[in-house]
Amino acid sequence: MVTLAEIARESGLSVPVVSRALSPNPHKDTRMADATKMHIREVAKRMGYLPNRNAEFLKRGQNPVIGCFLPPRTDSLLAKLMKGIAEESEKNHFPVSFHFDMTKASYLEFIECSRQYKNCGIITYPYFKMDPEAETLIASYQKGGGKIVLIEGGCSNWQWHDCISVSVDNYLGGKLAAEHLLKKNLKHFITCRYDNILERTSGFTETIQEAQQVVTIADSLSALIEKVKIAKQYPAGIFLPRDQEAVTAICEFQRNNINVGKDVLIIGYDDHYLSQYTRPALTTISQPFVEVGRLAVQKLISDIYGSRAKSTLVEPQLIIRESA
Amino acid sequence: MVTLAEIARESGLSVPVVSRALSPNPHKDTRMADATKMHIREVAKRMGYLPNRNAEFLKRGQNPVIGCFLPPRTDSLLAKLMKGIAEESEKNHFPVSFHFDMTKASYLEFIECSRQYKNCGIITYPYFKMDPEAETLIASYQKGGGKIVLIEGGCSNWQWHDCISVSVDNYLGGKLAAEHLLKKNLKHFITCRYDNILERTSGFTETIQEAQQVVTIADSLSALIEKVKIAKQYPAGIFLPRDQEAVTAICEFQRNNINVGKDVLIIGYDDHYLSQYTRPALTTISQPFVEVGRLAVQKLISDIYGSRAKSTLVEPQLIIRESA
DNA sequence: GTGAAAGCGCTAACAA
DNA sequence: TTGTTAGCGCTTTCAC
Repeated sequence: MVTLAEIARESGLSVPVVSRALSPNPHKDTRMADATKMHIREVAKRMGYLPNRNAEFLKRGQNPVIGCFLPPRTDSLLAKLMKGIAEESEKNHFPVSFHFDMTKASYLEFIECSRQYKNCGIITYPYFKMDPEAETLIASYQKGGGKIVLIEGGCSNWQWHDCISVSVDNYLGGKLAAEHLLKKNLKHFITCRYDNILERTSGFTETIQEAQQVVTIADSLSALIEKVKIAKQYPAGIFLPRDQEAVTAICEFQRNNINVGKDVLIIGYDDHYLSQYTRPALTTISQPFVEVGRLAVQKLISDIYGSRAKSTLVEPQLIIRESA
Repeated sequence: MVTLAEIARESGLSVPVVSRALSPNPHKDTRMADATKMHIREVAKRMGYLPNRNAEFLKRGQNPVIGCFLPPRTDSLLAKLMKGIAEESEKNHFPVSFHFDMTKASYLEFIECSRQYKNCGIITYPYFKMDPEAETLIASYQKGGGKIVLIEGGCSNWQWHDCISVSVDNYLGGKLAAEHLLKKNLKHFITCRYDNILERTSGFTETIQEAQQVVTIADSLSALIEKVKIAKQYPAGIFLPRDQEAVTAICEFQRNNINVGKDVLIIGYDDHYLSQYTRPALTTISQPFVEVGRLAVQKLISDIYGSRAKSTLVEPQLIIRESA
């Protein structure tokens, strides 16, 4: 392993100078000759220098570890998010530490643990926003120098502890579904509402209504299927704001000899792994969670090295397959 | 953060003694009074001591990071594996670094990178087993003190570089599917073969044959469906060694008015997230990848601290739902 | 059975 | 603009 000392020897300078020339920390405003800096960087590159985050953060009194608190699911969404986070951290030579849960107790434990270990930053959903215990702990973590980036599936115009956030625009997701169905000259629009993801439904219904069309909102999948069967207004456009219900719907309609892709057009949400394998294959809204993970890490690392990044709202994407 | 120095002060002993009392490294055969050891451990626990892997490995000239090389998928299987690895590492205060790819170039880069950084251990699929470049690099990584645990979906009776491995018994998976279907008094057994997962098919067909029944093997899903429709030997038992084809099959049969769960019984493999949402819900074989990940980390850490663990063959599990 | 001293690679504070 | 010194928390000699 190439160390600063070796580079110093090779370039005929001292270790601290080399350190300053290679550090990503912009706070180091100690001036130095540009020529020297260039020279050192060149030598470092030639020798294949890789920074030892360990030693860097040992000195700082911190841990070069990015802690992540994620929902305890094991599906494509989580896989994408972890992949984004892991790849980007890897690229920047930061190891990661993942926790999976959703309970308050484990959330508090996570923050407390990150604080004790002096992990340099954390990525988390903004769970327990109003909880006083959580609030106190978060504040204390930040006071100890810890940085935070939030990931969420909501809107972006709010603030929590002055945190940077990366969100997916779920309202837009619903809107994209509506716009796609509106092109199809349909007789009937219907969707379903589920708590926690109401924005997707709003994006859909409001867009349909803006186009002067009527949209029905069901309270459950079975109610929706019943309504469609009774109305018999084909072709009908159906937006199910989660793939799981969309897959169930495809199966149920086909069992009832209703032609999915012709009598009823179905759009799901999330682009889970198996959604492409139904017949007809499911048209769905994909949340770019790999990118969300990447962005979260990038922003966190910027913040750790002292240059604060802006919050971002990421756009979901319509994946057109056969069901609509 | 509680340090060894603080514990030393509190317990009236020196730092090195405390270090020896708390280190997980069994190589430290320096004797010490049992009473002292107990006392130190108690004090450490009371003060909430957490080891600083950073400092520990800085001294060792290594990195306290577990590198993982995983296939670049974003599905439930990978989510489960990452979850298992991440949780177990977290529990042992080891950060992780994930790489995702399947190409030889990136595999070599991963090993080389792990070697340069002196990452204390890696978890990987045994890609490029016969490749001379890969072989050399792996050997060199091991020579530098790096430990390896392999994860694979195969049998366990082979060795590579004397590595510890954690595998899922895919033959057993096929066998479980067969045993379940054999109880159903069926007229016809049929399955499909895909490269890379031939063991699942073997487990199935051999078990059916041992029961003196005839089993048909198709070369593709469409061929299988065609054969079932032509044979018309209902009820038929179908084993699709991947959920994706099983889901497609459920849809296709229902479109053709063949009753899944009655005329044809279908068993899939992998228990992807959406498999529970088809109608009828898919009966499938679940690979316990969370456990695989956990075991891999446990064995790796044992090895890092000098006590070598045995290879394990993990058993998959039949998840009975409605399709069979 | 225990402690003193040195050093892992790096950076911050200060001196030159 | 560059170099010197000290120290982060831990482990490893080696002395007692």
